[in-house]
Amino acid sequence: MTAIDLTLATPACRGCPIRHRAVCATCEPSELSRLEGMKSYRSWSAGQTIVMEGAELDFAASIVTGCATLTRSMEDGRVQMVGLLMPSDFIGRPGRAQAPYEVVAATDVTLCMFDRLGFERLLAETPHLSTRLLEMSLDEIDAAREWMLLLGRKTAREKVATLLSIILRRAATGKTPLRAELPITREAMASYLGLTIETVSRQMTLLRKDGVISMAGARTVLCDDLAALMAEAGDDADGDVIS
Amino acid sequence: MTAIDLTLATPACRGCPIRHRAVCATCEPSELSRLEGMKSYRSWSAGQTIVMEGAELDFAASIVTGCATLTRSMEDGRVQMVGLLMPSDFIGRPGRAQAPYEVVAATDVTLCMFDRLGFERLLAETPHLSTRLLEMSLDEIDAAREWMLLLGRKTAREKVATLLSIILRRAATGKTPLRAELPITREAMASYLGLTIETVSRQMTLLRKDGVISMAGARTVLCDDLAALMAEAGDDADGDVIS
DNA sequence: CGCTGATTTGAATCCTCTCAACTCGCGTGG
DNA sequence: CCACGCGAGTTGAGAGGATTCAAATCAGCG
Repeated sequence: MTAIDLTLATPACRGCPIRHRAVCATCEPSELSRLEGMKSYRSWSAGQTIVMEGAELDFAASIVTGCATLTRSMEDGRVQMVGLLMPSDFIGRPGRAQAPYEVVAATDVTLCMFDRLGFERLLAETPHLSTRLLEMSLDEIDAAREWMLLLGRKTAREKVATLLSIILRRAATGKTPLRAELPITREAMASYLGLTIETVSRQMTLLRKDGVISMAGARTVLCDDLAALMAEAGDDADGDVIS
Repeated sequence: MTAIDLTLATPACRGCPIRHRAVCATCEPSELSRLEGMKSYRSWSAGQTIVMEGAELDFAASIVTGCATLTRSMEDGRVQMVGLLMPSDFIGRPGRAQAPYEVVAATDVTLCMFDRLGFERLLAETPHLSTRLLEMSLDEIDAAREWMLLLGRKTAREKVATLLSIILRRAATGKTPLRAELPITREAMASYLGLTIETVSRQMTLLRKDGVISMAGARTVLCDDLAALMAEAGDDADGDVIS
């Protein structure tokens, strides 16, 4: 939680951990070298605000490492998470200078950043880039709609089970029991799920007592039977969109 | 509610009511003439299913007239609306053949349809088209996130007030009192808001008794004071995204 | 060791849902 | 003409799930 901004030496795209998943995934060497000239790395530590709600947004960026949250809030302080950004996810809205959401680093985060106008120009001239961004945006829409089903219709228990199954599947290594470090606090989980912290905590306790999951400390989840967890989540085991 | 499919004579793009708002908005005459050769109109009457959840989706389309709903459902029958499509909105997901949602005509609907593969080919060759689709997709993401805030954090009263204000603003003619015919049933309203029919009905009664709105029959809403309605909706009066 | 923030647990309240009955508008047919 | 059925919408009573407020416990760290 120390409030230190780091401007790192910016490494080459070759060897970048998100090279084949981010917005630049389908770029050719010549296109990549143009990006190379524009980009700069910057890091935030967990808890820091990257962009304030309503503030001017003069860059576009990809998440290289770490995890950030997108939230919208109401005047009286109620907050809803509307995006959970993981490595390779894109931040920014070509054609708009204002950020409609707050972006906060959930863990330590490193972004690969581009000047907004420069990026927009490049986007207009590089079909590989705009096609990829369209593809990512369509995935984002699917994910948002899945999320809407969760927020609108699932019970607290199903919500918590859904989030845990998402995190466990993303961290899956093939070994059982599945094991994952929760990248977010209970508060962020509650914000994701449209619940209160207390309800999240209670449901995790119940899932544990019912033998669906187990925990090693407050931040590490274990699960022997992902199918059972997904049944608790109210999803059919295969009907999930990978995003 | 009569179950009649109509295949209409397909009019020219020139003079199309959604010519300047749909995915084709920025196409030039030459591009338009290619679209012209591919398109065909088709109509559904209110209540009919246009695409079943999980079914093959072999077309892309724009809504020309009417209103359609996108819904996702759970195995036990719970249903959440995840999209409310109005004229100029786009249906289809380039690059994917399966429909993850059910599409139903809320009112009588006419679509301007394209063969999916032909449309994808055209999309790849026509930057005007893909840029416009990207723009529309980004708007869609913003709308979905606004909707997530509603589903996750708003009270029943705020939810209903929000939906009514959206409908009234869309139908606005400048004259007061604002007046709009509700294009959807109470059931669809409930599905949109993540509530039950009964709760929607009760909240509308309360808003009426509190003088925020009035009604002419069950399907026509009137409102003298949009600012008051939007205050009930929990939004700041100007912080809304136009989509 | 003791502080601070994060998490868990408890008790009471409140909001929304469930189940049920009732009203309304409308077209059908005796 | 009116009874009838039907679907949409409204209203009521009671139950239940999530929240609120409060206190206790835990974990990490100087």
